[in-house]
Amino acid sequence: MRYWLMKSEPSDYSIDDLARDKTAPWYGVRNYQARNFMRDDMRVGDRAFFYHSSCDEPGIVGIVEVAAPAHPDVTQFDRKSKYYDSASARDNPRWVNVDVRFMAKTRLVTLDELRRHKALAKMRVLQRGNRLSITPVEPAEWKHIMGMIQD
DNA sequence: GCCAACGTTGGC
DNA sequence: GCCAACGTTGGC
Repeated sequence: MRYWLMKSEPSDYSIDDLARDKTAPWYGVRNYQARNFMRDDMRVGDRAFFYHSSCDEPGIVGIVEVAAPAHPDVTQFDRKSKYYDSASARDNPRWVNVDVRFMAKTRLVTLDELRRHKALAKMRVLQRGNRLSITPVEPAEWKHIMGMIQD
């Protein structure tokens, strides 16, 4: 089983939205690296931190699990969606998404707090200039953060 | 709102 | 295939 970190803007979709919906398609990813993680590397049962970005207090707010493997992102074909992609063909979809299932809310572990931990210095999401909305989390990093959450 | 960082696009 | 211009992300 692998571990991940998945960013969402809470004004678009927050951990409370997922707590209400229980499962949700992780649609709207329009970056090839992030798409490839979903398509090639994510498996049902993988765990991920749910991270709030572009907000007052960016950080980890919950834990989710991958509930369905990558399948075509329906929003790419929806002309009314902000994620519509006119260059994507129905018989050869460019964008896919996994589904995620709510597991738990956590206390807010802020970006600032994550940065203060030496054990997390190499975490992908903390690297300078990182903009990927989905990043791998090493098992040791996952364990460390789980420990922080329980404190 | 600013801007650093980085991905994508398109002319050549 | 290079690379300048442009668009987006996301912290601050």
